[in-house]
Amino acid sequence: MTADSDATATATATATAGAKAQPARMRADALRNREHILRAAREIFAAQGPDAPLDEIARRAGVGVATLYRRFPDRSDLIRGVAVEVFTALGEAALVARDERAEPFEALRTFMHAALDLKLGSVLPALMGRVAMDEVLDGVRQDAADPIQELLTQAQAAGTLRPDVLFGDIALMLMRISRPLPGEPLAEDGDLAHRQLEIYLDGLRTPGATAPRAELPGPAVDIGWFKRIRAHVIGKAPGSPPGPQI
Amino acid sequence: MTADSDATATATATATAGAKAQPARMRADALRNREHILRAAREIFAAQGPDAPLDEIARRAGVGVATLYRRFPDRSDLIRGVAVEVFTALGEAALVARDERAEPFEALRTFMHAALDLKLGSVLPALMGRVAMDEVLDGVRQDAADPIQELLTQAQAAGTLRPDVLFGDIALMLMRISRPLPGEPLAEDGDLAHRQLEIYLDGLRTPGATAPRAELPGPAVDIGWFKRIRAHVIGKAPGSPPGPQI
DNA sequence: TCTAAGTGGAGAAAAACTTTCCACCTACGG
DNA sequence: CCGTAGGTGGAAAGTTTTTCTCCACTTAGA
Repeated sequence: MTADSDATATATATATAGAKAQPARMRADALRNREHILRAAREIFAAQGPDAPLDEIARRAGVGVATLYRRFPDRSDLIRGVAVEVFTALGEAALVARDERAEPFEALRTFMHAALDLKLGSVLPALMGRVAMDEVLDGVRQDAADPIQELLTQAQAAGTLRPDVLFGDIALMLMRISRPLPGEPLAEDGDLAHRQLEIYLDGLRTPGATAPRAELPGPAVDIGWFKRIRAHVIGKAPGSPPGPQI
Repeated sequence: MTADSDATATATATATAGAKAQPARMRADALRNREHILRAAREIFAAQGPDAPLDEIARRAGVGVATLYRRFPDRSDLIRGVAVEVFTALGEAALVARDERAEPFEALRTFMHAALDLKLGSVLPALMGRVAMDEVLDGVRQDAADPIQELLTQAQAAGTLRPDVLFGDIALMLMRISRPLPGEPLAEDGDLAHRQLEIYLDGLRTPGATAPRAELPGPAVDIGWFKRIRAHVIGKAPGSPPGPQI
């Protein structure tokens, strides 16, 4: 949120993210609407994926479609806006958690619950394939990923987090778990996610002497994997996937 | 699969699930196509939700649209078909796991991995809101839920599964974790899900003496909750939700 | 070999979504 | 408190997606 509104409010003619430089200053109500749109877009994208009707986003934001189109001429402008907001908030949550909790594992727990509350994680995978990464977006992503990785490293150094847990085990699980269940929106959904996160967190703990555990199976998705996404995405148009489907 | 094809192959004029009683016997190739359609529908529904284009389902099944429409005149016929298949396979997986593993927690683990492989869980929540439960559907659901609950009960009796874990902690997590991540289909997705399931399973274990754990927070979603879904759904048309959205 | 059952794909009809336009508001500097 | 540049919602035209039917052709199975 913060970084995003800053970027707009102070926008001079810097030829950066928004592609269209806003004429110096926005009216207060317009700015407010912009926030509403971004929040709505985040929620709808999370639930329905990046092709969700813009119409619906406008409605949920409580504005007319025209307003949405004026602020974000393209769908990809909107997606980019959401992505920036999401990365920023994630990184901030990680920093806050670090400063707030002395024990590193507790910091990780705090962060993960916060990320869940923000319903942030689930938007990302849907969005990543749809926006070309550039310096700006890549920067905010880095700003998010680094403090999260730091959380992991510290907790592992303290011996409270399983040593074979990787960045992807945190990030991708957050994406899964913070995504609303499909179909009828479920009232219990949010709370249940927190409960299940608690169980997952217990699984992330360094095993005690009592219960011997097997090595974790499966692909090693570390922070480098996320960085590689960039290359993966850049060459690819918003169109349909190339290979055989699933 | 099994129960479903049985139901169709032997279909006399029993005025049951399919609503249209098939004329006694289907040609072998037609039956094969029907299976293909159901499998395709399951995958597409899982990935895209219950409003996915039927067109695409037909294409993935390798049949013409006409074939799909002949076999399942309505979208809801298709959904119901998938739901029956899914419930049946889930229940079977639970029974197999129970018979195959002596230690109850291992049986639970085996079951959960199997459910993941079948990519089953993720279809259900999407589908549940779209089909009116009747005796038939309710029956197969029961046939699935009961053996799963039994798995839990036994593992808890053996002391290896946390005593405060409920049906919903298993079922809803399976739904979350088996749902493909949105956006570009990810090659690692399946394996990663298994890896994360392993972590979750560790969290499900009865805690050792070393690491004291807090009570699980959040809503208690037990098997009764699932049974209540029926009432919840029945009064509701396939149309749009009534209340304020999310 | 015969035929009833089954099939695919073209394309009309319907639905969903995007995008523009314009008459009407309203924040905010003077 | 007033004028106005900046902002707004919603209707409707335009475009794309999706549904669903029809029919000439193929094939399982007796």
